[in-house]
Amino acid sequence: MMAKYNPSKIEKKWQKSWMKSFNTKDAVKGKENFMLLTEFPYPSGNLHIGHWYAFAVPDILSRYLRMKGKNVMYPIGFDAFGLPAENAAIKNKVNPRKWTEQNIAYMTKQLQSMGATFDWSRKVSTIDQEYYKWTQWFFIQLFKKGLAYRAKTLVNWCPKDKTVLANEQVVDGKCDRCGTEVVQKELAQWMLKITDYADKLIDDLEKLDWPEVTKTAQKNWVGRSRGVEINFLIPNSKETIKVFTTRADTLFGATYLVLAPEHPLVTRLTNDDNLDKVNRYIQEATKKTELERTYLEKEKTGVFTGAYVVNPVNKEKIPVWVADYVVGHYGTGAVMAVPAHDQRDFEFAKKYNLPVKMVVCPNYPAPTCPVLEKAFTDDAHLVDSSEFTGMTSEEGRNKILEKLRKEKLAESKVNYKLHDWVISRQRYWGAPIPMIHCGKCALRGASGQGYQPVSEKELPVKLPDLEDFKPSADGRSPLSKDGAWIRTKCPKCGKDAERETDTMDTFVDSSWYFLRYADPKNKKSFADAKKIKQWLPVKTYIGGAEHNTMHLLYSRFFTKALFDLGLVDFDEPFLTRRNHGVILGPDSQKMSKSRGNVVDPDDLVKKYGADAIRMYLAFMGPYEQGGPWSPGSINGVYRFLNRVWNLFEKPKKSKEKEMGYKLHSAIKKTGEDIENLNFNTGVSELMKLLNVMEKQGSFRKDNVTFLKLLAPFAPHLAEEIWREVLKNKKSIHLEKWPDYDEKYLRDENFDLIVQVDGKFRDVVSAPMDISEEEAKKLALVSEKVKKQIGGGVRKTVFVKNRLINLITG
RNA sequence: GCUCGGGUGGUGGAAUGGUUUACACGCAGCACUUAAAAUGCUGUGGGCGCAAGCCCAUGUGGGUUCGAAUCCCACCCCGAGCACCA
Repeated sequence: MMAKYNPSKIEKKWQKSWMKSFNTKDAVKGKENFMLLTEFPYPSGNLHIGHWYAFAVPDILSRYLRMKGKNVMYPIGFDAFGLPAENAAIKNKVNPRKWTEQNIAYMTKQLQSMGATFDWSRKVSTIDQEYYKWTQWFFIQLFKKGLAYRAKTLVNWCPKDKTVLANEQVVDGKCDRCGTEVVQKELAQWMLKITDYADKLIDDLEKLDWPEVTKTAQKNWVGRSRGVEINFLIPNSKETIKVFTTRADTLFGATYLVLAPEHPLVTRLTNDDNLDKVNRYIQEATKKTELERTYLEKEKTGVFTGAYVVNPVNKEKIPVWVADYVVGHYGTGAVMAVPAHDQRDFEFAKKYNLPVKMVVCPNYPAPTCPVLEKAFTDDAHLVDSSEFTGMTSEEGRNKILEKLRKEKLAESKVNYKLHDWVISRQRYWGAPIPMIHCGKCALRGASGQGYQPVSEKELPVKLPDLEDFKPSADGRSPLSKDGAWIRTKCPKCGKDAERETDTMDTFVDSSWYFLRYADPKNKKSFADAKKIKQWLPVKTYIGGAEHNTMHLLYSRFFTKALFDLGLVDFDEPFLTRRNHGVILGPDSQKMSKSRGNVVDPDDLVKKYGADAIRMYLAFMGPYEQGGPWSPGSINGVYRFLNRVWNLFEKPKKSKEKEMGYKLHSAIKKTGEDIENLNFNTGVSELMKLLNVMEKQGSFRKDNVTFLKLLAPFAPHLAEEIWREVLKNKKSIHLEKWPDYDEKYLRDENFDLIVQVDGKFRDVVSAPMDISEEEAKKLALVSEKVKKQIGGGVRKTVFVKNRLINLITG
């Protein structure tokens, strides 16, 4: 036994001895299974302090749950395909597989230095053939069900990464990986039909214990909007222009109609006099990037087509304009413009001198409506609306729809902002999309535009080793360079055919990895049905808020699709979700090499040991908040651990009674704090307890209880003392979490707060459960209180075992 | 613009109707030391005061209450998400 706390000596030893201790059995009699999931890391090369926050802090919960008798699985894996690894590989001029595998090996070592209870026997890596085989298999199942399809659409293209991005990966018009401005490109791409699940993705949020921010983010992202689709009539034609509106009550106020520049009817409607002008406008508008059109452009522009359409409700003729403030890909790409009741239409009408007609009035039934300086967008009563005049907006919407529906001129309609998920990537480092294109079958009009899924027996479609795996600017995947790999036979007709050369978005890989943890080595299926039942859905999932509208949405979609395919028997993957914050540099800025504010966990391990880092990260503030790394504050935790060491090294026997109340309330509070992820107050509870034990001395029995409370936070130190000082044979991490005894939770005395006229004046010790009368007597003994009471006490307010308030006035 | 968080000492934070500032960091003083580090002890929101003590303070202004950091209303500021989505 060393006389001094020396973490670097003890930590390695126990990490070694724990090596296989946390490999989880699928079932343990009498124990409930509990999968505690954290987001598996990208093998970027080096662990940073944020990884410790993401993995070592939840490990406190993992260890605690085990002590509470649960069969806990705390799995780990690597999300190893994708751009970051590939770009790094290009930069370092090595093969991505070699690069990634080296990183995994190194990061595995680093992860082991946390002293976390990972089950390494279940390690999953998305680049393993036995893993991506099932990613491909899932794709084929989705394809068969009509949930994966190929289509030519306008997609987001990153010129720097030279690949397509999903909408979720475009932030403020820029690529979320490299920050390059994204351009629109028309390409044929594989998509997943996430829009089929739009309603469920919103409605099922209700049954989840998730942070409100995440739920709202997902609701906004899906963007459900209920309204009406109305047909405006084109004179002398059977065709109509459909518009979508949520405000059918303002239909009488429509004074013009606007088409998006992309709208298919634009050129046909435009009359010859205006054709040049309109064509020029369209050219200008479509040249702009999405960013310019939506974000920077505030001033609205547009041109008149010369055409008119008829408002179906009052047969009024209104002009048709083209303007790029209407977006082509939402609703019908056409809107009825009601300047009086929509701010955008109002601005446009003012600029081009179009009429503003007020049909919803806040003054109803007064005869005059206010003169508008901006659009009036609230609900009120309808005016100037024929038989609908006088109705509330709500009523008006219903009645107008009812009338037009009878004439087949309108129907109710729900629109979503959500788009289908584009999963094709024109990059090398991903799972190949397991499809084969056959020219012969295509000619015969076979399914999927001539694409056939690879026979399931032939999975995985292996990613070939390529000398030159760099992306090309023309939008063709690097895989297209490997002629031998591409050439294959059509699984349907047996003739020569070609493989799909795009790879899958890595978010497909990570949409199902948690399922694989249940049965990571299965060769016959993605996981055995029984094992899935034993472990899933995931009980608690802890990760970063940046995945709110990406990974978390995709995984929910995937799970719902698998549920409908009968592959799993639950339709939500994660029952409880908690977000963690971000650790910033000491300068409160995001950590980055260029800023030079990166905190290296390996250095910290050398200096303070893993226990101090874990505990400081837990202590620094609310877990969902994160915050700047404070290089000085970790000293406080390190000192605390030294004092724990000394508690056993140089015990100070208690001369007083044993620590009933203080100890038992700490057992209760610490446990509750861990369960609620309030790690910071959990740590402070232990600090308070140690302060008391040092001050008054303590019995060995109480010290041992304290050590068990500390074990999840500082596992190495607790183990060292438990085994080497207290000479126990088995690990402290197999011990039961101490029970608290209700009878100790009530102290004999409590601090009675005495207020006079609501102001705190004194605090006196009083026996538990005393009556109001007794409390008043006690209160009046205090000199401080007496001084404040001039003319006597008129009435008292008494809160049992807490306070008495004497009111004089 | 809309939606969701948040604003408490020199700092990180605690307290979600009842002692504001727990627990820590930092700082100051003292002890130990030739000295320093480490450690231990004491003090530490602001103002006035020799002191006892009194007054003030949880972004700002109002309200509810015996009592408000906490609940309600308005406003200011910071962060996050969505955004010409009709």
